[in-house]
Amino acid sequence: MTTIKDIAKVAGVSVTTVSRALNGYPDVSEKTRQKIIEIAKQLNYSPNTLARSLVMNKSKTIGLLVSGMNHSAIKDNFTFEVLTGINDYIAKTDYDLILFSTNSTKQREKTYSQLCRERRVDGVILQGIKTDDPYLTEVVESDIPCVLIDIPIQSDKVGYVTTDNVLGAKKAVQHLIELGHENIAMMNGHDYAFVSKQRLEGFRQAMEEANVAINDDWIVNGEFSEEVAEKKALELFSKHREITAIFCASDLMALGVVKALKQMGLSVPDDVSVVGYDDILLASYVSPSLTTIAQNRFQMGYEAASMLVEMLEGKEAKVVMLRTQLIVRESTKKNQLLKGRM
Amino acid sequence: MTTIKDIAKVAGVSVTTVSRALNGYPDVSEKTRQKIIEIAKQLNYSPNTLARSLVMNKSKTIGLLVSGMNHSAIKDNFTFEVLTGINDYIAKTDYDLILFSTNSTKQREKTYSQLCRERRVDGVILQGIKTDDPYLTEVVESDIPCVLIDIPIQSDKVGYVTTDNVLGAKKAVQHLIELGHENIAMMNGHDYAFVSKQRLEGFRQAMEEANVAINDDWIVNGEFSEEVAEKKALELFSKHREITAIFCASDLMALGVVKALKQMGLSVPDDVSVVGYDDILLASYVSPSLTTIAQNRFQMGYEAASMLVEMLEGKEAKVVMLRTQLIVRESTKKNQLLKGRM
DNA sequence: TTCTTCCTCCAAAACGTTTCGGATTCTTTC
DNA sequence: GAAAGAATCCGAAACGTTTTGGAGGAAGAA
Repeated sequence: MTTIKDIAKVAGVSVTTVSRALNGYPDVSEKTRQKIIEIAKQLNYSPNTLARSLVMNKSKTIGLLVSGMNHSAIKDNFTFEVLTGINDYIAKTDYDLILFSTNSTKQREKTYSQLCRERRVDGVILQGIKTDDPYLTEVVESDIPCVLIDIPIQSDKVGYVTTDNVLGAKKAVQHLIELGHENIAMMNGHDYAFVSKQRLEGFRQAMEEANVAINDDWIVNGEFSEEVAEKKALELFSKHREITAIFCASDLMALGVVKALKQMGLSVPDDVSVVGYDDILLASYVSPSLTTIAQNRFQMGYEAASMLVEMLEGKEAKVVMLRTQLIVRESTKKNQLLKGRM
Repeated sequence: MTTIKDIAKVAGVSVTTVSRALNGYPDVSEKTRQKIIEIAKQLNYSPNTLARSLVMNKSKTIGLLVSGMNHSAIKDNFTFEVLTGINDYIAKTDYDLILFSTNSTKQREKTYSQLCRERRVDGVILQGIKTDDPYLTEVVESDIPCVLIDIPIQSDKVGYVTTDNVLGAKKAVQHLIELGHENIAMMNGHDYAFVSKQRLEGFRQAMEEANVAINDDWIVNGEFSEEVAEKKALELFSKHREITAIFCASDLMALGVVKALKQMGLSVPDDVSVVGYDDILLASYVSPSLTTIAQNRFQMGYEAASMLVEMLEGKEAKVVMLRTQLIVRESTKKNQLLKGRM
């Protein structure tokens, strides 16, 4: 493997000159620069990033700490879409991505900052970690530039990108209310996700502003899982047949809810309206297709990468909040009971 | 950032001893080892991988060169599932993954081996590149350990993992033949994919062994794209209404074909049977659900990672061929014309 | 002519590790 | 008590870069 020394030797100059020639410094004559470049090509030279990073104290790599890259994430490929967005931006820069594979066991062994410092990443993007994750506190404490996805924590060195979950949920619930529903339930995720809290808040706001009573028994947690949501929905609807609409904090859970309702012989949307969140691919393919809140996950990744790179170039950490969009499909409908009453 | 020197200073020993203590060499007394470990903890030391890699001449990173991580890959998330498998295995080792973001422009700028040598990766996994990609020739020429996914090239340092595409396609077509179909078309991918060639070969074998005539006009390329396949299917079926079954080299194209048939007022499976390949998530959700050949993409990634790590530990490059499985759903049916004839 | 300035170039230090070859001390053996 | 051997430790080189501070010479200014 040819080094800068080899080039220096055959060019008859010092390694300093080679380095400076190759890096475009002005204090080397054009003649020798051309000679050096020529020789470098001939010797098939490529610089050793490790050595460079070591001395420059920056590695031109950004770490990607995702949790939720597992077998079960295929239906809801949030992670992948975000990753695609990140990759898309990074491809235009001279950074490379390093993927920290954090299964749960490894996570316990090495701390967040250990991971980052060992590999000397210049910055990190975090996605999919829960609010009780020990990494989270480390992130703010450590001084490594970092951008979070869907986690509203900000400091000097950490920014985040998210969507307006409160407004998104509000739009979903308002849609139900406009359809004449009054007995509205909510299938939330779990308490360890910021988005859950925010979507619950949006739910409350929409209900209160429309003067619709909130029944706390009708708010249950589906753990963002299709199966759990299905089970919980079975319980919920067998106890409370009066519910005519349900807002789910994810499409995946909405799928589970629809399954449960079908099992009980209830029709979606004739008996119960269901609205999801995410607009996953399946949402438009299942039957009935899902009314849902769309968020552009690709863009989230793209913005996150963009922000991080900007931060590495000296700009300040900031907050990016993306728009969501209500997409009305087949799973929601005018309240049938209401029609009867009128 | 604390270094080995800092530890040496407070422990009152040399850096050599610190290094050897931390790395478990036997020529340091248990007493000083404990002392050093204790101090390292207190100083919150984490080793600098860059420095280590530089001197040891291996980086404990493996490169991931995927093409096809783009916006349009979301339906058919082959790449993501493979990636998940790779990540799953890698998480159990002390390697990290570095994702080479190769959009087409960057690809032209830097050669394959340049990418690898700059980052000093120990090995590479390649996925999703076409047969005419310049990287491919470089791979075999370079002496970097490498495993390919779905590309049957082997040498001293390069192995591959794939599925038995010939057999898979054969099973699909045999299924159609068993259903009584004789006028069978094929929607292939494109000429720059190995799997296309192999699946075509499987198609031919099945037809020949069953003594069913092959009509070369009925074999068209859909570029692995839903839209292109739709267009091509429209052309094909408007010219040749006698076709009663079609084998598609991917589920995505099968979706396009089904769309085209619906547009033409033809029923799947009553008028035309369609079988796909891949068993993507959508296959079981669309209506009619797709009969298809399932391949375990997660396992492909897992096996690839496993093979590469083994190679890095001295074992030989090898070939892994995984099984496929015919999954019969709603898009295939007994040939109706045949029924009439009987 | 001499002094200053600019253009090229270079030696050496630094980054944080690992490892080779030896040096010291301690224990054992005769 | 001395020689031998084992157990511990260490100095220095090496990995491939970048960068600092200056050296040498040529050109311009006085």
